[in-house]
Amino acid sequence: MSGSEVQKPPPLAKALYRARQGDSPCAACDVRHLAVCSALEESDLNELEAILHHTQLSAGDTLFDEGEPSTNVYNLTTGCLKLYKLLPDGRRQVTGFLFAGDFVGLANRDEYIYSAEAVSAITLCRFEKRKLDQLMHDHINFERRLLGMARFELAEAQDQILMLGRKTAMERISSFILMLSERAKRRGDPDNPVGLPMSRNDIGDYLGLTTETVSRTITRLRKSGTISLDTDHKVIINDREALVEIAEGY
Amino acid sequence: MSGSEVQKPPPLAKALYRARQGDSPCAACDVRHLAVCSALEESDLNELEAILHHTQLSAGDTLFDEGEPSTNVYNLTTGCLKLYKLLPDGRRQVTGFLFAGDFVGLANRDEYIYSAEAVSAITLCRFEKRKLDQLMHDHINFERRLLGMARFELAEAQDQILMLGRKTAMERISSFILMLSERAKRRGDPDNPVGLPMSRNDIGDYLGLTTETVSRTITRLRKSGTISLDTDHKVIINDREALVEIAEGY
DNA sequence: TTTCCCTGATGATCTGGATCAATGCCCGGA
DNA sequence: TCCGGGCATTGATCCAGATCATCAGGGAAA
Repeated sequence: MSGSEVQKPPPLAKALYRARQGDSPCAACDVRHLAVCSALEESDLNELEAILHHTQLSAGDTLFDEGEPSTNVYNLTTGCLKLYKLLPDGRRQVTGFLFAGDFVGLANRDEYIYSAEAVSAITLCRFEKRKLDQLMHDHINFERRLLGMARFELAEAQDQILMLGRKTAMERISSFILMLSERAKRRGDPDNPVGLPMSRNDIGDYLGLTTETVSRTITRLRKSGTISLDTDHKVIINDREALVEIAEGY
Repeated sequence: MSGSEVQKPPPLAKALYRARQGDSPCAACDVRHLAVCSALEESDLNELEAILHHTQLSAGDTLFDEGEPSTNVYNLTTGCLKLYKLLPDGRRQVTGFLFAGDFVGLANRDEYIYSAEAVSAITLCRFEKRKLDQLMHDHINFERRLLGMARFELAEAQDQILMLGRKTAMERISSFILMLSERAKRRGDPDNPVGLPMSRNDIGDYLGLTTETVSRTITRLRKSGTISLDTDHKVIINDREALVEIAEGY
């Protein structure tokens, strides 16, 4: 792991700039409205800041491995992180891709139940679980927010299960592109040329397919005109209606 | 739906019997220690009882359908219930089997995100979500219990995703039998001749396989001596070690 | 008792996606 | 500038599990 840990001042230039204006780092955070942190009043943010450490990792760095004691939870502030599980013979299942504002660690108990690796360069806020639990105890809204997030993730997991159990390769790829597009929109990023920061191999391990099948299927979508490939890992959705129809299984 | 709704007195003869002894129905409930209800002190159980309705359904009855407004949540007290999602062309994915003590409705928002159908005859406690939310608000422990359950289910969903994405038919069937065994044990039922109340078709739709593959794979496990089939939908695990090795993918 | 229906088991064949293999491209380091 | 390694694409072949088809058992109704 080559990621360095930066204390207090957040690595985001913009946040730093705003912080110098007089606001606290958390109050200036670009993704606070997306994250758990939105559960706290501005006046309570200093409590959060007191227990948080800013961290950054480069693409390919490991944040933690499945089976390690889960002493920390994280909030992703920039970049893309992947979560995955391995079978003894090396088969891999990527269980999720996380983006700015996403929370890491809801599902874990005493040990991490998956490994986490940076897809791109990322920045995160790290919390010691023990301290966050304490803070949560005093702020019931924080706990409620966490329950809301857990319920949301549970609903998303059901969709993922349907996809893996019953959808074809073409339906999976279409669903995947649409999901990335919708999530980008939700966090305020452009939803049409949609970023695909992860490799074909990562996509395959997320969708239960091989890289070859991912590649061939994307080619088919491209040749049919439904999507186009931009440079720099971006997909242009030319016909969203068609993509939705395919994804839903019509 | 042919299930009848019974007010107040629980349909369980045993619970009724105990209730007559002077305890409240909830205090006498066989599965309270497994259910959300364990979050409340005995002294607060009357608040729960005030908003709960006992319900029963026959095998094959529908509890609710995907897309309906989710006005109720439920706690299963006896029997087996399956949750499933459909694709437009009729492909079905069973996302979960629920047993005594399990809670129905954590993942739902305004609408049910899956349909629920009784696998065997079942009994449940029904709560109006609106009223339960109110009660929750006053009993922080209830909310904490729900968060704990959501986190647990999230972890289980990860396993299901790994299974659907990367395991072979043989590994899926083995994992499935072991899961049922472990859950039976957790709720205090015998874990070795393990009950398999659902049809081969339901199992297939849960594991992302066809009935034929389920049937053939179970036959292979039986012929290898790892398991035996008892009458009355029961499986005898002869070699748990072997089954675990297969399930884990060694 | 016979008939019907539903579920599960099993055989024969087919196919979507896996596997194996080769090539091209881009980027970074010498 | 050239070389090497990683990633994506594409082609050829294979196979696990799907699909199609048949049959056996067992319970319910007549």
